[in-house]
Amino acid sequence: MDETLLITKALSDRTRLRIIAALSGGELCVCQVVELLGLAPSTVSKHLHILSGSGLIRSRKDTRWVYYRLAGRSSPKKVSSALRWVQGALTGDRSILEDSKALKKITRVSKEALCRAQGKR
Amino acid sequence: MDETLLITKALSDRTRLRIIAALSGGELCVCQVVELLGLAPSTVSKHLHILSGSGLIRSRKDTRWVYYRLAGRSSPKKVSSALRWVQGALTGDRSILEDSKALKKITRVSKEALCRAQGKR
DNA sequence: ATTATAATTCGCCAAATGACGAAATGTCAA
DNA sequence: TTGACATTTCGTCATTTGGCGAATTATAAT
Repeated sequence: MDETLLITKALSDRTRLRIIAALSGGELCVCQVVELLGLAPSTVSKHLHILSGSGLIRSRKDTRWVYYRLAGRSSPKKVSSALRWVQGALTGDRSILEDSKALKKITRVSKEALCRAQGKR
Repeated sequence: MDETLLITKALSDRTRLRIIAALSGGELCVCQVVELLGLAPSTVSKHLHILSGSGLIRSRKDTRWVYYRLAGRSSPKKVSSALRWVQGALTGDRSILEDSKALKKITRVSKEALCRAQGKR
């Protein structure tokens, strides 16, 4: 029950649903999520923490950046079925579509920014 | 998005998950749910209102009693898939099993109570 | 008609939640 | 080493949430 509740609570917030949908397109680093949502980094970090705690997403640290992705295989059945459901429920959603548009720009721009930063090596 | 959020918010509370699970065994009247949960009628009524608002449950009024049941066919896809997921996630749960035990006694007793009340006609 | 029962609505309170900025942590660049 | 950047943690605040009891509505029993 507690596990299930962690999942439903994690999904019971608009911002976190947007994050789930954004990660459906592949992993993102925190700064990209911050850019997409237009919220304070500390706020976004907390949301990601809640989602992580439910098992719905996982993180990976690459030097200075932390990347988050949806939980995949190797995640409990409860988690993967929840992800399947919520992804289905959000597909075609108006604001989610806008987010994915915005995300395209962000990943493009951020990549350039990363290249700029890394090109100096 | 708002519809989905109504559903996830409705599912993000322990008491409401218990109600969903209880209704999996068939419709119940409010007083039976009150008996099961051990909460004030006003509290239970509010929970049922929230669940109704999400579309996950429906109500039917029979004279003095109001019966609630899980939404079935004729409910939006988003709703039925959510119900399927949450029911799956809760099957086998420890506290839910205790609830269904308690519910057996309650439906038995309540039926007798109803018979008593109605037998006097 | 009056009383009793089932359920809901309303107003209140304590606890949880989501937002922020400031401060702390860890990593890279100069 | 010093400074900059990405992220997290902490403290604070306003809002939401879940609980209750009292009052209300609707229906049935006396």
